[in-house]
Amino acid sequence: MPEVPPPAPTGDTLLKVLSALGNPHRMRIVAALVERRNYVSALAREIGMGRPLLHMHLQRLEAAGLVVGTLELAEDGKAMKYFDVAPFFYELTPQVIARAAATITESADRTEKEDAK
Amino acid sequence: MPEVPPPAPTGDTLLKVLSALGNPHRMRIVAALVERRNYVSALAREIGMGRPLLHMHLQRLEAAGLVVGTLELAEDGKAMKYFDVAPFFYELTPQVIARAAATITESADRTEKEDAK
DNA sequence: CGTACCTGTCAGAAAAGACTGACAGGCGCG
DNA sequence: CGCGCCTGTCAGTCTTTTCTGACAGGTACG
Repeated sequence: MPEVPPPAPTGDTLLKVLSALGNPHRMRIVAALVERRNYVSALAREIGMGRPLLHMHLQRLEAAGLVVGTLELAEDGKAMKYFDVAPFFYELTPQVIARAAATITESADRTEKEDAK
Repeated sequence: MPEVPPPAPTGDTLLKVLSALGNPHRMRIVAALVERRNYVSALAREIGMGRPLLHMHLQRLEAAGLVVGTLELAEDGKAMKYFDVAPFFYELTPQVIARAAATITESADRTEKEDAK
């Protein structure tokens, strides 16, 4: 199969990824999931964190496309949400940043103020 | 000369880099400096940002080793601080994150509260 | 000597993010 | 049917960032 060209992520995407990974807890979460996939409650116990909090972090990671959550039914009928790490790959160089910065269409920038005049 | 082995940044370092880059303004700052080196005041005007604020962002970027500031004396004797982007390169994969997470010795974790008891 | 440009820092307000406890529901087992 | 374990969410707090205005210092020019 042919080579994959160097990825050029959008500013939006890259921003999400970087801010998601730029956090000790989230880094540990990813690390824990690399070892083995797990469901929310168990993972919370493993890394000593409240469920609501972990839920928020996982949500952030998933929004960045770094992990994937799947709701699976166990044999006994219990619904558990398993999380796996997504096979991501990003290169961080000044040029990549420059290109990404040019494509920041973000709404995070201006939270809808008025710039009339 | 020999090949450079895949870099394995410490959790501490990677954390700084990611949180530094995970910000729209800082991304644009890097992008602007890729185009051409510049000094603080001019850069502030260029991207429309207050000097104190820009100063803070540059400080953060420099702390992460992404840009380098040099205080230079202009011909007319004025002191101006020029900033250049540092030639950085980071690979972001689940494995890299996992390895980095293991080396988080951070003080960012607990901001030195009291856990005496 | 007042003006213009450069540098930096500090206190305090505003916004964003992280965190907690309580509550909702669902299913199976003794 | 109460208990245990699973899922999720919401309101409220607390901490961290982000941002602004004002200040202080320096050199050069008219």
